[in-house]
Amino acid sequence: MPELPEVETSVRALKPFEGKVLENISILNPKLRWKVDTKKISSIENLLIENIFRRAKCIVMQFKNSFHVLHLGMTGTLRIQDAGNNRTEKHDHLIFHFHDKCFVFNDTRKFGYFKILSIEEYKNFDCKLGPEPLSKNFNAKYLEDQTTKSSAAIKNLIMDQKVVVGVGNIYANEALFTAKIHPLTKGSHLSHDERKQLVAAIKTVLTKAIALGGTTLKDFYTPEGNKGYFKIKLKVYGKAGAPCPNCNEIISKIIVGQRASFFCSSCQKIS
DNA sequence: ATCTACTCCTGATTGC
DNA sequence: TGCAATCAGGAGTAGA
Repeated sequence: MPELPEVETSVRALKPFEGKVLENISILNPKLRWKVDTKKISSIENLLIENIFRRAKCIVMQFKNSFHVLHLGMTGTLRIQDAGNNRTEKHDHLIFHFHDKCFVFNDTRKFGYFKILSIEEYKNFDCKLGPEPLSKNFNAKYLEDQTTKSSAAIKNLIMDQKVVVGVGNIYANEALFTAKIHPLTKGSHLSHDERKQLVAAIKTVLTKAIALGGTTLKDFYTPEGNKGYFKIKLKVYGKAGAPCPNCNEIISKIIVGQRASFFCSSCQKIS
């Protein structure tokens, strides 16, 4: 399931398309999380991609007067093909055509979306999102401002894209384990040290996952068709009943904010 | 204002 | 064996 590292991996694979001309986009199925604007998309013709980058969990293509925003949802993947290759697969929804290549957006569960935004609309979209976790704007002081008065569980807070972007369920679990913080700890109950450790843990976990090409559970492959290798490094996610890698206590599973949460009841005490 | 619960979707897995 | 119920979860939204 694409979280920040998976999206980052996808963006890196798309970098060769920078400076190329997007000739047009085929719509195989407009019914994604939000119905794609077929009229707007069909009006596109030969636009030069100036920049491709990641913002939160979105792949953003920047053009002279617009931004294309693609969210992979939970099961979205991209597949790069030669232009002459007309092969399609089940759940292919959009095809971005270039002179000699194309890339295909495939999303089984249709939780992803694709939007074309004006510069103004993009600014508005961007400013509603929290800071990038790997930027220096995401630090202990910032996290303190965001959590010190909150009664919500810290796990819900770090998964809130207004607080910090890109941290989904897998990495939230891993980061809390690394920082030795119980997922149900209220934001206001965190100590100064815990906030510091949590910020550091989020950065470390995400950086390592990016280096390994993301996490492949069932769904994620890079656009070149490779698996992400972070899964073998997961310490608690999906490991209920297994021994804690630190202390051998059995890993517990609870539901926090409707999401499966894994932790070690010995290493991660509520404070 | 803040927080929680529900909702969309499909396929794999589990249960009877 | 086969069909049905359950689970997975990003993030918008409705409701508390």
